[in-house]
Amino acid sequence: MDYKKLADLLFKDYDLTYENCLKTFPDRSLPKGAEVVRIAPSPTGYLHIGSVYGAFIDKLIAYHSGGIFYMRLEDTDSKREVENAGDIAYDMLSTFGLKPDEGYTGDGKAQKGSYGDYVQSRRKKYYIAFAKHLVSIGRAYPCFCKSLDGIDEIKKRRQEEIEKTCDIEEKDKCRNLTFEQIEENLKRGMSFAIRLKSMGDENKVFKFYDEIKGEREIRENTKDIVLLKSDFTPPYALAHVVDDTLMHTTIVVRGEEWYSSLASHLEIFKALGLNPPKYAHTPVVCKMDENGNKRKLSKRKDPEADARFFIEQGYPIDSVMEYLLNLINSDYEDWRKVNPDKSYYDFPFKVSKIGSNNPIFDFQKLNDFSKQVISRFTAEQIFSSVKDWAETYDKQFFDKIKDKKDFCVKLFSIDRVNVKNVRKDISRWGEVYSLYDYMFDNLNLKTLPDYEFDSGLDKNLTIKFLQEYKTLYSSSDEKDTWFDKIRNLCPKFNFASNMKDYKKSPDSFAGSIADASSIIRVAITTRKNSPDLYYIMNLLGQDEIISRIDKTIDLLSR
RNA sequence: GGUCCCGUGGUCAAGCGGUUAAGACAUCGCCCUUUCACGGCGGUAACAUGGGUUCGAAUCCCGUCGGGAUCACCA
Repeated sequence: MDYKKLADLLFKDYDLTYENCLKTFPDRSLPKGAEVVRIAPSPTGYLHIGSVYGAFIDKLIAYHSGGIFYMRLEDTDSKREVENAGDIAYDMLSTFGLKPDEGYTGDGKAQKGSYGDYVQSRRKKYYIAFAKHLVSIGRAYPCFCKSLDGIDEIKKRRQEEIEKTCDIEEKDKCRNLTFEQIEENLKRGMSFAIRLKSMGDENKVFKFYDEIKGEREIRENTKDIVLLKSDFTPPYALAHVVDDTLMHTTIVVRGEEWYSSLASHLEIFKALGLNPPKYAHTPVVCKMDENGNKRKLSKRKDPEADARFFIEQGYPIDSVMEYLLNLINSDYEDWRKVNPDKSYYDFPFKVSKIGSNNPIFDFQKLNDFSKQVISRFTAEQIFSSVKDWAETYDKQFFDKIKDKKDFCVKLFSIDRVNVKNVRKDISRWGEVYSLYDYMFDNLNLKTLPDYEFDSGLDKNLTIKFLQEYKTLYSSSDEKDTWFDKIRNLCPKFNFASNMKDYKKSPDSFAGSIADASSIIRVAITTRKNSPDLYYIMNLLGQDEIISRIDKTIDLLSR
């Protein structure tokens, strides 16, 4: 068959040639070793935390090699497209500190760089030119079959084929159509897709090097995959080959779910006589489900799959990034310990150090990273971060703190400023209120039905202790005086006034100075856990302290 | 079902033929201490399984089991 003639017949309205495409986008003149990487999200609603993970790897590669990190919007599936999703993705990337150097820049039309357009729906001519070239060299052909309609139909058919115990092969009927048959179909106005004419042998393998997985053997591709849908937009495979060729991507970082279609991508490159980029197939971030099984983070079931979740929860960006970086290169935390003040971009990251196990997202570990990140914040930084967060995610809390900067800074300085070891109690801004509510509410908590005073001690003893202590407390006392008053009160209630005595013979005491402190703490803060009590009481002021003690006595006396 | 990927403590993980099998989170205990916390010290806890190869296997090979991915005119 005269393939050249076939190509012209099929694409008579399209003049752009494959050769011209290549000429239009010459090599980037970059220093040796500089990598060109890309993040290519599809605009389907929100940015997956896995994309942040992948984009971070991209950014790290570009940063360490002095290369370029660009963003391309993969919007060829108009059915799934969600409005503004591209902008959302760009904004999210930016808030995570992963702003691309080149490409899509957010507000629809705007782009940066000379290898565009960076939106696939506007690159149709290139895909067609490549497909046409493939037809003209006999490596692609038109397919007139009707496509399956929707995911349900596909699943149904797959189930049928599985039951028949046979592999689903796209040995296409249209592969051997004659020129005349094709011409006839065209005359009848039939629409067609373009398929790759695969030349692979399913019994043959070839060697392949993956930057993460290392050296592998891959089975040759035998699938006549679709290169151009009947509306002449490309599915992922062709779009990937065309765009990453024309934009001169040097290393493709993508999730492991792509690994099984790799052979078909490589066959397209080969058919075109092109060198493929390097590939790094990353593990997929998973979670433990109810049955104790690992599974990919899913958009439907798992709120944490959405990158916005972490912002809503009030995790500092750095906390998320450091946690992710530790997943990427697990020796990160050791490095961080030795380099507490450096930027994580200084960490000697290596693609080859990425493990190939799918990690389970561990919130405890994230929280630990986050506590450490926040422990490096100043009191002012904590205040402004909490305020900014609350303004959009917790309006009520925002109203409580917005005009109380001095108060808050003092509060966040307790156990944080001028101390040897910084208190690490906050892991995200969203929990600040629940940790410190007693500082912002005028303690009507004790009148709430579900509030129960619990110092772990006898009620009457507690009441008597508080009655006595109330008469002694003065907010003008120095810390030593304040403490001595509590200590001096101890013998009267048979509390040990130091822990050593108490430990020697706990049975001979009703409690210890620790219990005495605990009574006061719970009365003031309603909980057994708070920063340095002296400063807390001081901040609250004489009247509030007396009032809270009164309320507690009242409550306990009922 | 076919193909591919992956199995080291509860979780993340070092390990690359000879290790007392690191470290971190979590957990437990002790110390410090006016509580909680922070910090320090220590403990519990792992090579999925069965066969090989080898003087020697977590490490190499094969089988089994378990988990995951993929098999669209979706990305």
